[in-house]
Amino acid sequence: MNIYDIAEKASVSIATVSRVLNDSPNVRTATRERVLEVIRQEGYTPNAFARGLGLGSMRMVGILCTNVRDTFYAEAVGYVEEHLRQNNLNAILRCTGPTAEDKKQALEYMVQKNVDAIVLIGSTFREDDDNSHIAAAALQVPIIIVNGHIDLPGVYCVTCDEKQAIFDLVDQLFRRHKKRILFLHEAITYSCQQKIAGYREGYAQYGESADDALIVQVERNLDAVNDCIKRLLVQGVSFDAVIGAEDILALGAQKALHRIGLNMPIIGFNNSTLARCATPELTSVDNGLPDMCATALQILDNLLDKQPATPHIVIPAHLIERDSFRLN
Amino acid sequence: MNIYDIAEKASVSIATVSRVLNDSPNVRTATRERVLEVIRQEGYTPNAFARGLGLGSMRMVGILCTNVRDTFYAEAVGYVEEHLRQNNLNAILRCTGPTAEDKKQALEYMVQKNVDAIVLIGSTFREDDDNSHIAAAALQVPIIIVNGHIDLPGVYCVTCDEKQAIFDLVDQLFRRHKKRILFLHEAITYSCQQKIAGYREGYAQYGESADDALIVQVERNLDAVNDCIKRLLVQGVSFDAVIGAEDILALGAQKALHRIGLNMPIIGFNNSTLARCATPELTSVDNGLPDMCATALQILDNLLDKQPATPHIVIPAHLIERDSFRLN
DNA sequence: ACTTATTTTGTAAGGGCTTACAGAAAGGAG
DNA sequence: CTCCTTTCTGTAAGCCCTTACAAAATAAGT
Repeated sequence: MNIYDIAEKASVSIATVSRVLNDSPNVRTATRERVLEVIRQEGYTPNAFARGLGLGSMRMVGILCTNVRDTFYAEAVGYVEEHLRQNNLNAILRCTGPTAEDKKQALEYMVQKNVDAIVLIGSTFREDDDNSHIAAAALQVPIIIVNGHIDLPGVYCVTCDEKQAIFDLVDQLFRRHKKRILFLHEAITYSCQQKIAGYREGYAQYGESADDALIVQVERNLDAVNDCIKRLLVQGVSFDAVIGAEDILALGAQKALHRIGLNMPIIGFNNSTLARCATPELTSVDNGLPDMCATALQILDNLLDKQPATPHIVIPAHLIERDSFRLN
Repeated sequence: MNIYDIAEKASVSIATVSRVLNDSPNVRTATRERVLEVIRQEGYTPNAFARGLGLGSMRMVGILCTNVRDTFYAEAVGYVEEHLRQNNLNAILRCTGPTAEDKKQALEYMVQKNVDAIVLIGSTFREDDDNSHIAAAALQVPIIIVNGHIDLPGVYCVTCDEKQAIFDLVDQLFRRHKKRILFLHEAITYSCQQKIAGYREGYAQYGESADDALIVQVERNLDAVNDCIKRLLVQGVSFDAVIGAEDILALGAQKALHRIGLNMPIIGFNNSTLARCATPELTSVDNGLPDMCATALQILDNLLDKQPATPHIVIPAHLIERDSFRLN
């Protein structure tokens, strides 16, 4: 069943059927109704590929993220997918794994699939990496990065002010005379660079310099964090507060310290479901993910309409205080 | 840049270029090399839509789920996406919302997009619903349901034995003289029907019939569960154990009861990250999601190869005992 | 060397849709 | 009842690729 069949049954030409299909105003109402009726009767659906070929677009947007299983990404993917759905766009999902090489392949892949745009969630790219392939991809298709930043034409970024957030946090802790703040993070991403910068500046503000031994990289799972905390204590690295670059890290620390019997302020990042699920509930920096996504999607809409868009927008972050902070 | 350009530059016909592109064996090695060289030099990529049109497939598989933001779905989507990626298939993601109508639309949409197959995660369909649209969709495209069941030709299902799992659980609780087991669930899905059936059978086994007042529907968030538990206690509904149809419900109950100062065995379902993140760690029924997904994806592969597949496979579930069970 | 079998290549016909352009119908003005 | 606009419809030429079939080139057999 194709457009010719419909045209014949409705006694019109295929051009008219096509016009009806594409909501062209140049069709007499009576004709349109007749065609629509035939379409309905026959249960006809235009072939998506042929349509894509003719129009040069299948209304697809690629969503790239490191790992959907992670709540943070899942949440973001959820927002993006929802928006796309409401705007009659298809979401092509592709997880990339952590390495830049993975991301590069994923980008190329998406470009080849003729997507209309690419939304990259939580870029692991760093400013100083070799980003030439991204530049190449961005030439073909607009790229929007949520919670990551690369300064390239055709790449639009929305980040939250992680640096400021951590800076403020360090400040608050200093006022409470907590000066040895353990900072746990998973990997060196743009996001993480920002956080560490904020951490260091927080110390610098008080004329002190951060102790590198307190900036610790650890895998994002409870057991790894537990081992890490124990190891640090055995090694005699002392600290009187913990910031986790992500909630799961903070939660792991909270559990580990609780087991040992130590109490101190613990703060996570992302304000994910986990934060509220923890006992005691975890204080966490809210990165305004809904805002970031909404902003990114606004940019997406603009770009799809061939309108200009701001290359980099920064969303404020704010601390959500809960028991893990108040009580210690 | 299209296949004609490449053909010309390589001094061959477009048919030959196409053959090279499609790894046809009927190309002399020398010719193939020459063509590949030109392709490389020109950075040519075949147009995905034209290819789709010609081949009748763009190697796309639709993933339908209620809500990716939910860990359970996110996890499943992660498995499916990973497999698709490794098999050079595109994942088109679409969340559907909870209602059957939503799912119906999503299915139609996917079919229209000419996907090669549809993977449905956690079907909210029930056996007794009107499933005619699914039947229609399944006629066009194979449908694989992970953790849900509909008995229709063209629909392949993988479920875990939730009924048995809950039955066993009730049995264990009875042996511990816990006979008033609160069962919290979110919605009436196939999965939930099974669980409730297991619950009732567990009681029946001891010649008792379950108290309907103990089977309570509640929204899947901590606050809702908290309110629910409080309300039940105020209403004088007594219970001495809690089963949550999903971990978040069990966790909510655990927190609520903890706040009130009550202790009792609490068991969740799905054995999600949440279970281990809870304090005390939550006992949970592991639904073997990795197994379910692996099985479903095996079926998918078969179907894509036009091979036959088993219409319904059941994976065993097993209890993961943690503190929330042991200590009470 | 010559015929036959086999491999390699090319030609051309789709696949189903969009859309520029031309032509027909309808509406308005005189 | 013409003539000119304006609106609607149809024809035909793409969009870019795949593939059946025919033709050419090569290999094998005697």
